Amino acid sequence: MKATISQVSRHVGQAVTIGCWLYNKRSSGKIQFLQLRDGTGVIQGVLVKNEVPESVWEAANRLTQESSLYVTGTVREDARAPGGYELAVQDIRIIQIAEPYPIALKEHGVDFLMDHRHLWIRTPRQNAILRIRAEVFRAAQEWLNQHGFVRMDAPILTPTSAEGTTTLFHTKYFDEDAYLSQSGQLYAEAGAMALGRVYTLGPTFRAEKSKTRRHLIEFWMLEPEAAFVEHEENLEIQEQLVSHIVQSVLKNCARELATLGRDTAKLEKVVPPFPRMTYDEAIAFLQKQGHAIEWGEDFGAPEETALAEAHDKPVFITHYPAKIKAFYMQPDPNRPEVVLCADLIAPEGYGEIIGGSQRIHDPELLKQRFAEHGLSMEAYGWYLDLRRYGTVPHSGFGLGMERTIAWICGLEHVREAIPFPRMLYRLHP
RNA sequence: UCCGCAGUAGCUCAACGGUAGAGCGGCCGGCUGUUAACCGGUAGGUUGCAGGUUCGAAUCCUGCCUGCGGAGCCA
Repeated sequence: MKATISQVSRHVGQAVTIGCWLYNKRSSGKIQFLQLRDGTGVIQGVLVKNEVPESVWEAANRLTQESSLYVTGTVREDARAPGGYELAVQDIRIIQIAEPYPIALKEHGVDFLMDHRHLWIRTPRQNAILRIRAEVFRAAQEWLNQHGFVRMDAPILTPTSAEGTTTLFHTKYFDEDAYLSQSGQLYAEAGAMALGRVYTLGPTFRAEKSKTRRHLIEFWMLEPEAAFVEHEENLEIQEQLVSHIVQSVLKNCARELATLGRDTAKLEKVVPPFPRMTYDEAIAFLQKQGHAIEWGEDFGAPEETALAEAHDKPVFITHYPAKIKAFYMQPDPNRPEVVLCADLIAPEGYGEIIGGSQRIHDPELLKQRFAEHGLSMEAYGWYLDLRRYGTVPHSGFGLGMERTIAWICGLEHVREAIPFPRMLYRLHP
């Protein structure tokens, strides 16, 4: 009977066959312990020399780290085995004897591991992170689907920049210039006018020479956008979505979080409502702490961390000065020098995981912003059309998936939160 | 782009002006309950590259390359 290691507890006393790789082997003269992994988990296979045919014993002897095989054995509970269950091996069918494996069962440097990322992901820790990543994507879409959001993805090849601030990856589109998308937001706004509530989910590209633990060149962003949603409701959507993601991981990935040694008490606190601070309050708070920051300046990493450390949940910073935010953000009607926006800063120093805002829906004001920012009508005319034909108040936000995953997993660097990270000076593998 | 740190065996590191070493991994052998098992043996090096100082350079100096940590920018 075929089985996976994760389901082995259902087969106690039965003989099962598992397709697997040898993760590690410990042997004495007459007993061998095979640590076997199949992607779903690890189980220990046990062979006693005088209890198995000579050919099976010899086959086990030949196995090297990461050799592939089908193993057949009887499942039994044993407290001495890692995982609590072990396999009394009866038969081994070798698929391949692996060449000497580069990743040893000991510490390695980051550079070496990144060069071998295609093999590194086989280790339990990376396996746990990738499973949590999948759960984050699943849970986010689950919540959005349950709340009327329709997935509507944006193009990756685009003719222009969404915000005009960050450096874009340039490429050719036959005879035209094209750029890799740095945001799906403008397209999501078009979608919201068509479908009411939409979200885009896909890779985005920033050709920034950023070299910190929070940056990737290629990263995944989830960008919900909703018609008839104004600033306050936008924040409620965000805190519910983020809470649902965190609680889903706690519920469905307990084993993976344990593998990572994550302090789950900190994650359990992540439920609505999240604290809110205005930009004004944040500046006052930081100045009181001795940070050299003036009204009108954006926060740097030390300021973000200080704001995060003052709270044990993600915190919204709202109402930034218009001049340090994107052109499409709706001014506060009571205070036009600030905009109806919010950044969500994750706890524990993981930085900004969401940037969002209510969008300008008045065509005349948007035209004025185009002029102020030097945006051409050729490139952005279609975006203005959204305001010419039945404009409505609407809001949206972008959630950085890798930063969210890094925070939930407690990683030191976002590079482990994506299967094959693209970073400054690293394109391979 | 700027600031700081580092490149020595497949990997992790030591040697810091005087013969280049250890552990792990590999290979050979031993061990009946191992938990990154353990024990013995063995192979494995143009010390990132180029120049300079010196009787002598892995070690000191200069330049370059590569990586790491941080900043700015951002999610």
